Amino acid sequence: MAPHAYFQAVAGTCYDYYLAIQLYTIAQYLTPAIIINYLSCGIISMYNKKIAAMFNEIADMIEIEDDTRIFEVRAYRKAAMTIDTLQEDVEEILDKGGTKGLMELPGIGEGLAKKIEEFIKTGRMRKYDDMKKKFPMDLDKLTLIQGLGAKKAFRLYNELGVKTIDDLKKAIEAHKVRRLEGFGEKSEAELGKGIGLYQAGISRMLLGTALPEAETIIRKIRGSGLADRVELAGSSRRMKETVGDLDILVTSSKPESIMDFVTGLSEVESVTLKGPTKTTVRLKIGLSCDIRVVERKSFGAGMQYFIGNKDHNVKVRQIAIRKGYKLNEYGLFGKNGKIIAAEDEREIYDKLGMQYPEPEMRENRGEIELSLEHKLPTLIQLGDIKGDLHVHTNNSDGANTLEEMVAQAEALGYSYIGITDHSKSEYVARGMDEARFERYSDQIDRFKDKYEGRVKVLKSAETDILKDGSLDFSNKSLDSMDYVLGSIHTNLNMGREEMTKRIIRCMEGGYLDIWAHPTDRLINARQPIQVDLDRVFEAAKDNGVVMEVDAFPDRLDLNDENITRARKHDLKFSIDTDAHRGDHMLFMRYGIGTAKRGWLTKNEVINTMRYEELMKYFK
DNA sequence: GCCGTTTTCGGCCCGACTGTTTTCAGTCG
Repeated sequence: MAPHAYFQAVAGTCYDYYLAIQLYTIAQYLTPAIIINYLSCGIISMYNKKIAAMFNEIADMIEIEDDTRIFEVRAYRKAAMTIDTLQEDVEEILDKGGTKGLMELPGIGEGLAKKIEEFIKTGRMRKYDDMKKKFPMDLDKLTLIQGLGAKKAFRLYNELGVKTIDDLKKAIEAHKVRRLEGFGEKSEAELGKGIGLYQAGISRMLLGTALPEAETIIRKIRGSGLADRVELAGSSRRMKETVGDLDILVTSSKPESIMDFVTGLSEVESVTLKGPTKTTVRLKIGLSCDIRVVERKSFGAGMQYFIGNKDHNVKVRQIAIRKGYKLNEYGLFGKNGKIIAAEDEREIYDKLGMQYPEPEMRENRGEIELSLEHKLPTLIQLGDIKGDLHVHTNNSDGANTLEEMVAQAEALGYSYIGITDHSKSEYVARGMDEARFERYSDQIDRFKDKYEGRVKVLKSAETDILKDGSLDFSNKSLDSMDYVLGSIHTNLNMGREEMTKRIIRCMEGGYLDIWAHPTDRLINARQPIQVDLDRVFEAAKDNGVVMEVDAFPDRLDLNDENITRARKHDLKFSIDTDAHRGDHMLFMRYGIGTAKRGWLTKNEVINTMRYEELMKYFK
């Protein structure tokens, strides 16, 4: 797809109407070369992806060759997963710490570290090259097709000469696949469908799109009267920023009826598989949805199992084994098969000697170790939030009036709201110059009285951090604000060093209170800016600048990992929605979910303070 | 091939569904 077309497609599917207009506008003005540069800034070295793919292929090849080496296969797959999801560059790790540094990564031992080193230094990996001679087909791509694993892919190659997805397509069209032993008409049709899905593109859906859909389905199942309990599980329960599929757990004494009900829902496009305890459907919005039914007495074990994530569960099961127990989705069992705990999730953790970890923490990022020591932090909750400090009105690019936004804040039970319309550099968003800001400021002052004793209205602006690190308002205007919220909207593709200096200079200027959507990434659409976050976080600490967790579904910025990183610098946070419409203020839950994934506690978040405390804090 | 409250050797999470089979291998999460 041409870059222009790409940008317009992104704008066309963009969650936020106003952002879409901005993206579309940008796409009209820039040359393809600039856009490519823009989209590719901040991409992690290709080594990570390449090595992960090679390890996965080696795993496939061993699996085909020898069934008994299953643990070796798992070791390669685990290592591939580690490298694929790594936030750092393997090349950089190797540069800094050698193979010893690589071996600190989970699932990477001496053998695999040496293979990584060999590939980075020579561009080859002997083990991979040698094995590949026997299996010269696109295993990495073929196995991405739903229902096709390594062994079947090999048989297709061995018996039909299928090397690529294109070859497979032709074999299916010629009805050659159905004639193979162990395959049949149905398998052939399924593979055809699988290719279609693969080619439609596999990208993960925004939590903000997936979660409301899950909630609709859950509401319908609850309304059917067939279910006892219906709960969301999986990555959306863990509030992961994007989800690959939905998982819904149901307890019922009529599992078959539940499955019939679900497969007949209007949201369902097709049924992938259907059994009495597990059914998978493809939803019209382009997402797969798993429904699992367990008996009521297994509800807790079912939740523990289906919330995941996988790594977390593997570790918890290992703890169960060490204690002489067995844990599965039906319960925690003793040696004789006696139930130790099953109906209540907390009890399962308790019997394992663990403190209950909230779903958002279950990523095997150290929560298991802390849980065993009963030292888990008490995470922030949605109810702790007392106001939203990043909100737009129709004075810039928002859709609703000041009064409508304040009314929404009151409806949410907030005690304050911060109005942050754009500054003049954001001409696309109808940003304000000093004169307009003053007029608006007066308007807010007059309006304040009306809501006195109900919601406090704070005066601010989303002030552009300009190229040189200065803010887009005169000091006089900045002085008159209750606090200053600042963010970057232009010159996003600056080099890392220049960008780092730009932001630090702004922080040292003494006016910035909250750094909004710090990395400027847009999920599935735009890479984060190139910046040395640790240096910036240090400057933020020195100058008392608060980090925002922007709750807008395609931002979620800072994200969970960067929150964890910022916490190490002992920073404060503000969780805001960046609302451009009244109902956008409901996005707060995504910000809270992200904050919990970064292990934030109430004390670290400024908009949990009462109004008076907050004002004192800004002073 | 990795890893260590059971360990430098001997373990490594566990179960459901499908299609093509007459008891199970392959795939998936």
